[in-house]
Amino acid sequence: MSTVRVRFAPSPTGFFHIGSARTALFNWLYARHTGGQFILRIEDTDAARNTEEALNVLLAGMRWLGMDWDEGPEVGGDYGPYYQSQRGDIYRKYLDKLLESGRAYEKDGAVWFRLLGERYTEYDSYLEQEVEKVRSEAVTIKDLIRGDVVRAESRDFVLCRSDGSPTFHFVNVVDDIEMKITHVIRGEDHLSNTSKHVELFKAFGAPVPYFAHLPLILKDPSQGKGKMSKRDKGSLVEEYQKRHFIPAAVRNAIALLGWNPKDDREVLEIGELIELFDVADVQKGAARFDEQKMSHINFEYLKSLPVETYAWFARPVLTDRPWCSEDLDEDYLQRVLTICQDKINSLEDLPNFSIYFFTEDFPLDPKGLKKFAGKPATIEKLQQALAVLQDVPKADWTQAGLEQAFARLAETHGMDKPFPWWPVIRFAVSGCTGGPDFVPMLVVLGRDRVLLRLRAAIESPEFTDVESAQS
RNA sequence: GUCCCGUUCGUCUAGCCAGGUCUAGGACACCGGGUUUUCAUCCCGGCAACAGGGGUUCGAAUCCCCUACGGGACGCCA
Repeated sequence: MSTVRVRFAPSPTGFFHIGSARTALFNWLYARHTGGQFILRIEDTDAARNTEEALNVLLAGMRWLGMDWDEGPEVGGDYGPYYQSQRGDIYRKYLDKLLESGRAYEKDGAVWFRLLGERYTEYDSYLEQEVEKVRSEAVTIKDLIRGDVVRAESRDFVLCRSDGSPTFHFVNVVDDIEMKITHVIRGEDHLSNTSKHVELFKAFGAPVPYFAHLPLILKDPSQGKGKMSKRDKGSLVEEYQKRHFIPAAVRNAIALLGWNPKDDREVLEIGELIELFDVADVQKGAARFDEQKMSHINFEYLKSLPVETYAWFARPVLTDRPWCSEDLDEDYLQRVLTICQDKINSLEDLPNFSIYFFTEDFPLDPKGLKKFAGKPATIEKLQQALAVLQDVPKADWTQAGLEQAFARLAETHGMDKPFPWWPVIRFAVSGCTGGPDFVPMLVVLGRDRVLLRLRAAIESPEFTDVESAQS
């Protein structure tokens, strides 16, 4: 049995769509699963919209998702060139073959493929004109997902335009023959086209590859009908990149679009994906892309990351902000993240959640202001807290040391627990009403910052002034 | 219009090919309760589906047919 050779053949449009990424991923997974080759071929025949920038979007997206290619741009291979724009000579050679064998003919300056069978003329209500049709023999498309699909073509079609450029159907087949592609894995929107392709393979006397037509990804009903397009919200890989999603999580979520491991698992590492994936197990029915599911899977990844790795992803998210220094101390960063990691479900939320660890200029939550500001009890509690905390030496500024200090505070006021002081202290030192666990937060923040902020709060008109609190 | 593909909870899906173990399982979302100093975490519980009809069969989500609905293709776009 010959090795599997699959290809992803995108047209660089400047966008890397979730649907394209899924097609690429399924090809890639199938190649890795079978030990075959994954080929990247660039369909850049439409010169007008194919720029280098557009190609970069594609290659960068592929790399971000961790898909490498065995042959293609920048890596070469034995069946190149891998840009269709550079394969003109090959197409001409193949076109001549068909012209010689009589399976192609010229008409109106273009070259057409000749179907075999009885010809007749008929009014076509879709094209709204009389057209020549052919009763050609149906061809069988061997589809790994749908089984055999039998379909007949009824009209000759163009192989080469009057301006000399070859058409998609033609170059696609020629390239698949030349590159010895064994399995064509692509979107279901190509299924009806495939009978044309099979006709061409046969006309060239080439072996017909297996096909696997992937179910379409439909847009969210709130965005209209039909398949998801690049204009739909959440449909571009780039968007998740910008929102600091973990690439492995995005890849995992994309893999679940029309495929699943048949058990109840959803979070699968790349090795498991490769081991379990088989194109024959792909769903037949179309799916609707669910951004919430994507976020959830991303969250699962975020939770399970070791803090060193988490910090690696988090650092640029923070240093991107004006209030965060570029040379953020790694040890401090990791200590902050250790107490924040399991409290937030997306890296997008990290800056707002943790700003007060990095600057004195942090905002005060209006909800907290409403709750605490201008109330005598607030200042009283802060003063009581300050009195106790400033007696805690630096060496005892630890979880245990602080717990002892708070126990003393509670005891002094005849309380069992120091909880009544905590929310107001939290607000004074962080500007927030919620956040990481309280005592660990004070430990990470450090003695100096906490005392400084407590004193500042006691002095601050925002806390003491009843007028400003009500405004 | 013609041809092709599809149809299980609101959403993603398991089960279907090899009919009984399915009073249809899981996940997301949602709702309720609990834990917690706060909380976006966590725990427990709940909601909710075999598109409709006919047939085959002792028995059908599973096999067959029809209808409906959804989608795709029908370009000198890819």
